[in-house]
Amino acid sequence: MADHDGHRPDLAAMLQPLTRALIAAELPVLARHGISMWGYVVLNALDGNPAGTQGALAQAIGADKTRIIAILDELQLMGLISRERDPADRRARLLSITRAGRELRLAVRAEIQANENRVLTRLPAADRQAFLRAAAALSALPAEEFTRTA
Amino acid sequence: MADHDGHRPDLAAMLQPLTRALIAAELPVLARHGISMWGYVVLNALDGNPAGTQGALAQAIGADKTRIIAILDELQLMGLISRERDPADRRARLLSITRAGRELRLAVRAEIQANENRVLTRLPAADRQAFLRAAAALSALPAEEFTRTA
DNA sequence: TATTGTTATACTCTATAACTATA
DNA sequence: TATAGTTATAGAGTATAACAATA
Repeated sequence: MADHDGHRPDLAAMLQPLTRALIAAELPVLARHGISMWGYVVLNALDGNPAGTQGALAQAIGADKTRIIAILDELQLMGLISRERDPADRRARLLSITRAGRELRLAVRAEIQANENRVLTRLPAADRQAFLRAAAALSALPAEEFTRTA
Repeated sequence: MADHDGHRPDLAAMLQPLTRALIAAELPVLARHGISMWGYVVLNALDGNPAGTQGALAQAIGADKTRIIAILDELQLMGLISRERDPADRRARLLSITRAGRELRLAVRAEIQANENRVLTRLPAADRQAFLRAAAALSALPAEEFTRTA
């Protein structure tokens, strides 16, 4: 959407409030299921990628290794993940999602995406598909791609 | 981009790292021009909307009124905004962008959007246009639209 | 000596509450 | 008494540094 002078708002300036609003919409869903946002992020990262270490998980979700510890404590206590010492390296702890964790993840995702899809109906169908494609493509780019010229 | 089970990642989960990367790419540009990110946000809000009060500005950019004070102090000291007492209500202070402020804003915006456009070339041209259209349309929605069913 | 995970500490950002000057 | 702006305080979230166990 062009400015009066033919320019557009910065992409970041458009996406930041949008992302904030989407996250705000997730919070009631997550609260209803008794899980935190970071807990949900961890379940998403572990589903399909079991038996990684805590360090690998932290890196995968872009979090500090110290930040995920309390989250893992909680998920383990709720029976949503397993966290076993690696017999081959007794310093490490291998993480995987449990059946209950997977079920919770899928239930939460269904609700979140139902709401997202409702919002997306505000877009023409063609733009909706292109938007999702573009978001996936851009979010898959490595961080260096964004700071090439800076 | 569909999952192995036919599902997609949450929209918020895709947009958050993308937005973070775009903001990270802005920081060196802003630093080179000696301005903070919030300072740039304020200049963007004031350009074309002069003579508003601080409260109105805070609301417009979704910030607390206490949060913008230090930013306005800095912008005023740099000569990028003017901040005059309202003769009709001497409690209020009327804000407007100066010529220098407008020039700085445009210079920063040109650099930021040049980088954004470079990143966007990773998308097919049709998707690129649709993505910008969709981002503008969704970011223009009122916050209530996102939490209808929650 | 290096590494995994943990705990303790400090820092940044933001929100809340209390204050002033005008109305 | 209510409001615009300011200042001071407190809270949440995150990062940094120090530590224990194992390699």
